[in-house]
Amino acid sequence: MSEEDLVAVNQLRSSVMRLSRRLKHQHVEQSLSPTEMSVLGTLARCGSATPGELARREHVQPPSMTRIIAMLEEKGLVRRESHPQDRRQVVVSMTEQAAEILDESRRRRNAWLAELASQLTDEEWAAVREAAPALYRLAHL
Amino acid sequence: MSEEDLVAVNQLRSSVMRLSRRLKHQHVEQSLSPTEMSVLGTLARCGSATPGELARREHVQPPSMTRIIAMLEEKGLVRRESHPQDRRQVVVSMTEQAAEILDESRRRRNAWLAELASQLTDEEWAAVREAAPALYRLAHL
DNA sequence: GATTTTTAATTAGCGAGAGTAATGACGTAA
DNA sequence: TTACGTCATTACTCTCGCTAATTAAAAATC
Repeated sequence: MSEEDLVAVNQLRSSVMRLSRRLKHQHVEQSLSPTEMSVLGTLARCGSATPGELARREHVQPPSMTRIIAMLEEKGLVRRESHPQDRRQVVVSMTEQAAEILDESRRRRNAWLAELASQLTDEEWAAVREAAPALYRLAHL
Repeated sequence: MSEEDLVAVNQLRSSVMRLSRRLKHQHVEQSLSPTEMSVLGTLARCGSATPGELARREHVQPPSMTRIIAMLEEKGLVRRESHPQDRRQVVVSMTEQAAEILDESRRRRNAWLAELASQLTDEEWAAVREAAPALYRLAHL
């Protein structure tokens, strides 16, 4: 890693932290906490999951996840079912209503970011657009 | 904005949100809450600020900010002084100790991100490095 | 097969950190 | 001087995370 690589890393970290803070304030669903939204996002990605899996992915303890799931179920946003092979486990999946909320949230945040990006020069935006797939992969490593 | 622009925006948003979550788990100072760290970061950027300004920037209510500042002062990380022209106000600035904590946090997160980025191909990393200044500007618009 | 250990989810209780309502001090305008 | 707005703070409440403990089920061991 060269010196200019390190500069780029620093700029990237700073940009990521700052942009995410600003994106977070583009509110959509006021009745859902950030963690609830995040859980729905995780469920959207992997279809269904057990409370333990969700707790690990969201970096919370299992009892906290139990409560979050209960709240989401109460709001009609997730379903809980027994695991087909293991009666200790529960399988959580999200409802169509939750999918709609996620779509709307995504749409709004994308619109905000697109508006922000329109203030870049053509060259700047071209570089960002060129790097987007690599950034996507970086985030999913 | 073309269709492929919108795809890039979506990838960028997703990457930013995901990377920031992961960066947040590279803990440094366990005795400081995320908001406390963020307040120190804000003070680092603008030198000093009133509680009201800090509350607005951090998107919390003034009483919450009063408490956060009190805790930071107790930990020796900020100083509170009367405003020179307005006796209603307080001016908050950070100590040298806080600056050291911020530096260490930044260093650790940069190291983590650099390690992650080393898993990209040369082409991918080149694109990200090329886009870093534009991303930085985007984040500060 | 019986027993022990491990795994998974849940309940109960606690505390940190956010919000709201109210208050007091200060500054400015009338 | 009075009225109003600004600023920070105090007091109280609530949300949402954690830990400790419990129960049920599955897996491992004897």
